[in-house]
Amino acid sequence: MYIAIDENDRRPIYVQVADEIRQLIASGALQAGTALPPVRQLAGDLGVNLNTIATAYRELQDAGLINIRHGSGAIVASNRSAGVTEEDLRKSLRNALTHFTLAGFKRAEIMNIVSDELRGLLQKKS
Amino acid sequence: MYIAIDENDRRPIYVQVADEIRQLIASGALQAGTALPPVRQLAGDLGVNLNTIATAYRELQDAGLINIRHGSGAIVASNRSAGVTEEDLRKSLRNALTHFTLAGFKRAEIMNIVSDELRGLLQKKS
Amino acid sequence: MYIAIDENDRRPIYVQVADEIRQLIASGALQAGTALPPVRQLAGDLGVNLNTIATAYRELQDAGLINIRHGSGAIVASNRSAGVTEEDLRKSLRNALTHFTLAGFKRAEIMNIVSDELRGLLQKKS
Amino acid sequence: MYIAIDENDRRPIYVQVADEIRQLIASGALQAGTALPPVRQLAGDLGVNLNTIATAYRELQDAGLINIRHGSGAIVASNRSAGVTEEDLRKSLRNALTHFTLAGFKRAEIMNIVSDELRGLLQKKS
DNA sequence: GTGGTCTAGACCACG
DNA sequence: GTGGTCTAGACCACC
Repeated sequence: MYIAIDENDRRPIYVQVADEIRQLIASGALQAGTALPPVRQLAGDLGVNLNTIATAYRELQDAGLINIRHGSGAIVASNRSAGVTEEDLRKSLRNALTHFTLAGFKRAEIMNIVSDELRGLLQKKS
Repeated sequence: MYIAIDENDRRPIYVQVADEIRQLIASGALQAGTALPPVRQLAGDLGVNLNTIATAYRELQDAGLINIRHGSGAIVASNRSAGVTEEDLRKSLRNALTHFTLAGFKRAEIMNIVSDELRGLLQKKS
Repeated sequence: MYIAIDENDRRPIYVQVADEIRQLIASGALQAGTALPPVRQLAGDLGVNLNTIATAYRELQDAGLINIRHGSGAIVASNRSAGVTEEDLRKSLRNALTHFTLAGFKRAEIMNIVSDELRGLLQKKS
Repeated sequence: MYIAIDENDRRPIYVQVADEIRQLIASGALQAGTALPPVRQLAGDLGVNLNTIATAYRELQDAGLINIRHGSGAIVASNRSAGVTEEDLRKSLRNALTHFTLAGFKRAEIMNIVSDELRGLLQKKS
């Protein structure tokens, strides 16, 4: 499982890690039932502290995306929907799109990019 | 200029303010050359600390969206492209899209929502 | 003896197992003198580690609810009061009730639910 | 604000702290808008590490019970209902009640105790 | 072996 | 002033 930490990214490392794993799950690269790497191993691979990864895993567990069992590791949970509203989702989308329009991208270009990204996210999903 | 601060939004206030102004500029509601309200006035209107608005304005200036002149306030800059790469833009887009797919939205639904949001952002522009 | 393990339950498995058996005893479904299934059998039935069941049984024995005899299995003990104080009992009750009140349940609704649950626990007893 | 840590309690300290504050909010002892003590102050008062309290506060924020603002402390949020199901709530209630029945309490006694605890939780609530 | 919690202390970000 | 994050390392609990 390849995860990249961007030290120029303003988000905390544990958020970056959680988001990347979230994407791997969304894309189907990590199927339900798959075991995540042990906290200590992933921490070692990424060169960060054990607690940083533990925090990321806890966030994913709180979101219902993985199940962590003491002594037996973390496993990708079966599908379930969280309690986020569509407006919450739209808010972050709107923000991302705003930056594209400010950078001068045209409507059609943006739609193409969205389509492209969605293909990346959904292609492996059942 | 109407700006709303959402206290349940976990982003820092200065980011919320900067993002909202960014959207106003992107949508064309704030044209190049328009003066932004003085820091003190906006801070008073929103009931937040003066430094919070100052930080938001500084971020917008760093992004090249506004020009701050000592003694004469902040003015919306003419169009120019900032130093962000397309990959930076895609990263935040990808994150937003990930949450949609995890929430169970279908590809077509997401495309519709994106199109809808883009309409909101671009309708007043050009 | 039917015991269900909920993998989305964040309590350790051995606690889940012990709690379920506790409820079976409380409800009278398991009478004093009844033999519990052998550790190996129950572990096999539930698909969990042998130590997990052993720990659950040990906890029940420590609570005085069952007697474990080397070589002859575990037997439901006769009634006796354990060394827990009423304040200990009230603490977990208070916690459960707190969540109900925060979820907006009215006093009467909560009393009905408690009554309902007690009926379930006590109907087979005595 | 008085909070007691019980070192014989098997729950982690940060959970104990979060649960106690949850009860203070549920009971109305902490009204919406009230500021919680600063992380460092509460940590000092209780003799625990700063991070332990920060974790408790974060848990409460994730549950929507408080709003934490960087630089300006934590404030009890206005009422809102979380996304927990009634079955989740009943599970912890059932557990607490089971222990009462095992300790030999009669149905009527338990109902009285529940009523008593509810009075403590609800008396100050609007 | 696994993950969980806590500490002490550093350094950063927000208002 | 406030809270947030991260580290290094200890010790515990679970399987």
